[in-house]
Amino acid sequence: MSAVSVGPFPRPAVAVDLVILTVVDTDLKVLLITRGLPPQERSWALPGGFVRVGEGGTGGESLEAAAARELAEETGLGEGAVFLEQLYTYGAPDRDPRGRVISVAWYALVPSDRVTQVVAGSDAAAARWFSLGGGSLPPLAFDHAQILGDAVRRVQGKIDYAPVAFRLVPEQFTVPELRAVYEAVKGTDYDAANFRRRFRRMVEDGLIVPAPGKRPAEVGRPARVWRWAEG
Amino acid sequence: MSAVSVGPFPRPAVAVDLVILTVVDTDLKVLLITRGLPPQERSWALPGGFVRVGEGGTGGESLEAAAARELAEETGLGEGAVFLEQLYTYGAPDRDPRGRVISVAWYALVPSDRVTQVVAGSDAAAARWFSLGGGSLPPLAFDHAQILGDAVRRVQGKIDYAPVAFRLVPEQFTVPELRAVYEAVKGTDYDAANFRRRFRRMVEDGLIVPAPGKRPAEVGRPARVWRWAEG
DNA sequence: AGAATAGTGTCTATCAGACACTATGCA
DNA sequence: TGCATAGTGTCTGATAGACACTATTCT
Repeated sequence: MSAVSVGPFPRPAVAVDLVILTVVDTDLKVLLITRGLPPQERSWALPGGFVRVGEGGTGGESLEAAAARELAEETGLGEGAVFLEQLYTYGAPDRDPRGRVISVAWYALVPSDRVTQVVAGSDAAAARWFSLGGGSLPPLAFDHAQILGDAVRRVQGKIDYAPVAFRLVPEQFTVPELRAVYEAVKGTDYDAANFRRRFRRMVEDGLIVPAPGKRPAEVGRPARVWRWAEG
Repeated sequence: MSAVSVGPFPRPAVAVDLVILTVVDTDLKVLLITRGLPPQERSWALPGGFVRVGEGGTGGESLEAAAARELAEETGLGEGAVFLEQLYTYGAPDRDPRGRVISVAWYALVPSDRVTQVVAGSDAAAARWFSLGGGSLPPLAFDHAQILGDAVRRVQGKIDYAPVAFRLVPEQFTVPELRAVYEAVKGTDYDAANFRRRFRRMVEDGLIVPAPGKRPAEVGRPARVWRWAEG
């Protein structure tokens, strides 16, 4: 009775799609998979899947749990290891040729030192990191190009006022590494001296603390190592 | 066949809920309705309704169309008359006792001079504007208190960098009226002189143009009238 | 010593907060 | 003339951009 009381109207399918981002060297990258099934078989797409709902239309997993589950299946990265935040919900009636599919999109930020273990743990037929910018992205299935663009704009905006850059570097990082993340995300160069000043204020505010050791450089003077102070 | 190919899995119901905000005098207000049906009959709630999906699980209205439709039904305000933007999607498995209901929440900003026509056009049994702050809000149904809080925080953040304040004042407005909107939204006072300086820069950038006439004040010196330059 | 990168100091323009001040309309 | 509100000018401290400079490591 309880499930029936929301009415006998037709219901859409509800999916989650993931924009999984990282920065390697000076490049912002996104993890894409090749679809193994129709429709749009063999075209590149964002990883995702349907939200699990209990029999009778009650219970099941939360949206965040569905996103975290897909993320773990796709990357092998466990809960809490990466930043995961809801982006936007896409529901145009014709966005999926199979019928009415509403997609709750999420974006994830993967630290650069975990990128190597990601593709290995993937259970997709094929998963690959693609650089954004430079026009090297393949055509994407459904409305995934739109979703990807929205995710990138969200991170670009958020990096200026929220501590998201730290989710893209290893736990221990140097100032030039952090600056490279900003430059990759925003697509512009930052003056090294001015960036350091902003960074120094974060140190003074206790947001960042020194970590032991220095980073041996391939060439030039080694950099000091730092660590984000919060959990 | 096409609708079936997304699988025979149980599907959630999908709804839209609306946080309809306005500023009257110095108060930020939200439009709430009393639920005419169980569950939580007679408790106050955000206006909302289910997204219409075609028979066979294809087609139907977009999420934005569903939100705009509910807004029009609830307030009598036509398309494009008010600012409407997606907020967040709520999907905890137990958020609705009737079963699995995923809600795509939107928020709307109603200009203060349209507030009077709003309640008249409502088709709800009872609809009322409630002031936020001052603790005068009634308990809300489901997770609507959470949604309302998220909406207010979104507007508070967005007013600093996006032209949303102009969606809360009449087409023609004075600087003190605009300042009152900022103060109501942010919950803090603004120095009148410094606010004017920010405002003057927007005039210099062509974002705001003078409108004819002055606003006759009840008391004191009348204020000049301005108009937002865009669409 | 020289090359390469890490890190510092400083000048300047811009902007926000604080606040003293002037202008206008009305009783 | 006095009151209430609209609107201006200016001082100060914080911050971002530009850029010249010093420091450390390796070959």
